[in-house]
Amino acid sequence: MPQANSPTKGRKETRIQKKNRAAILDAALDVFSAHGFRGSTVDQIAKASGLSKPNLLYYYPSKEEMFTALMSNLMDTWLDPLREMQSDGDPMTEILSYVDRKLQMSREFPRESRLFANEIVQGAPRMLETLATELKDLVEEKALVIQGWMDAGQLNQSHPKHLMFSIWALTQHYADFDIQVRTLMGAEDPYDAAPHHLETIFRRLLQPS
Amino acid sequence: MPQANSPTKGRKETRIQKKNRAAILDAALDVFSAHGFRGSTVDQIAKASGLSKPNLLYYYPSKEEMFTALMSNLMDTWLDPLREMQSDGDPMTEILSYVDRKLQMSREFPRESRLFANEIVQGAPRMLETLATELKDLVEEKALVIQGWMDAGQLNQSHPKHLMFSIWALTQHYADFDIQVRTLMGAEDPYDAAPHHLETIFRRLLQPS
DNA sequence: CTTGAGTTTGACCAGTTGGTCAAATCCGTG
DNA sequence: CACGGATTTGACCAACTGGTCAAACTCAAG
Repeated sequence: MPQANSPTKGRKETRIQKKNRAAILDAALDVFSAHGFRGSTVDQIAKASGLSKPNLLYYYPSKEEMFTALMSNLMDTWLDPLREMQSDGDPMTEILSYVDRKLQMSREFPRESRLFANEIVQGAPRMLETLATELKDLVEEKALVIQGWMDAGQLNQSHPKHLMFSIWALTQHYADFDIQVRTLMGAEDPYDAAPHHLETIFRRLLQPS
Repeated sequence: MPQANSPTKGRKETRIQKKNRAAILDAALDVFSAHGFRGSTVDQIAKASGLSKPNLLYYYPSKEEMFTALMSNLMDTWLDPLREMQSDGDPMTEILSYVDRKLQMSREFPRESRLFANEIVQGAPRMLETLATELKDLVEEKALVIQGWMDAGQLNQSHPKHLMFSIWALTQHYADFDIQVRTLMGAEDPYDAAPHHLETIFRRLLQPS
């Protein structure tokens, strides 16, 4: 009984493998982001992807592996906006652009945002390693950049890491708490005013006085 | 077979009922906040409360009812800080005090914060009604108060609802994303700098220019 | 068209889970 | 201390869940 190679060690991916793996991960994103890892069943993902349960397990040998494959696939994309923040740009522009990109991601990829939120709220049992290495390295690097801007007087003094937390909190809130935001705003689209609101917050916070 | 009365319609609660119900809800808070509704088992709650599973179900007839009892018990406490915001106080003081109280709640009641976060991230399947009535009424009321302050020139113009979202996002982030925040901050206690950081953000945002 | 690797699935299994129930035990009150 | 309601639990059940497996089917290359 041949087994579909895992995407990492696989030599050549067939047309069918490519299509099915994509369908599975998209369905898994739907289901995991809506119910969390424990709250999701392989059957739900099977139904959502249009494949049978044993067929899912032919491509990914366990529910756990579906989840981790999904997570590591997404992690890079998720951190891209922060990576794009360049130390040689204009500080205020760099920060505000980062905020804007991050808000765009909440709007365009709310499932991804909720997937991470679910995982982290529950203590990140399957992601702690990544947080402590990949994310931490990136954060330390960018915190130094921001600190440099502040020391040079190009931005108001503030705590770089808390600044980053604030950017994440404010932007991701619109994706993670979408149902609450929309319930409270009624017909008005949250994203009409959010970009201007967030820009104002960070411009006022960081504008040197 | 007598059945313990539900707390709402129960005439007199015995000493034992009082103690056990409290133990159950505290254990349920531990478990539900850490794993979400679907990810928690009645057995886990039983173990955490020191009671047997059938005994739990003697006090609360289903897992669902444990959850909703817990939720409605907590909802009032959770909204208290916002209720305390008085229209006849000094606007800046009222807002900053609200931010401070909300941050304190994240510090003192992280389980409660994560319980709500879990529920809302997953679309609030068991709480949408409460959001749409109790919370919405309160938010509409306070949005008017804030709008009044802004129209009177006592605060900078801003979007009152987005302002409230920002307060929630920034304060609850420290409880809901605790594991991430602590992983990235290392030995430094997040709550050392958070109060000052948040005060600065909102003071700069709202200070009339 | 053959062929063999790649793909798909129905049937199945063992462990878990929410919930039930009758019997046993506890406990405040008359 | 006797009694009846309150409390507790071991044993049990049906549904669900993650995962297995052998057999059947598909498909591209020769």
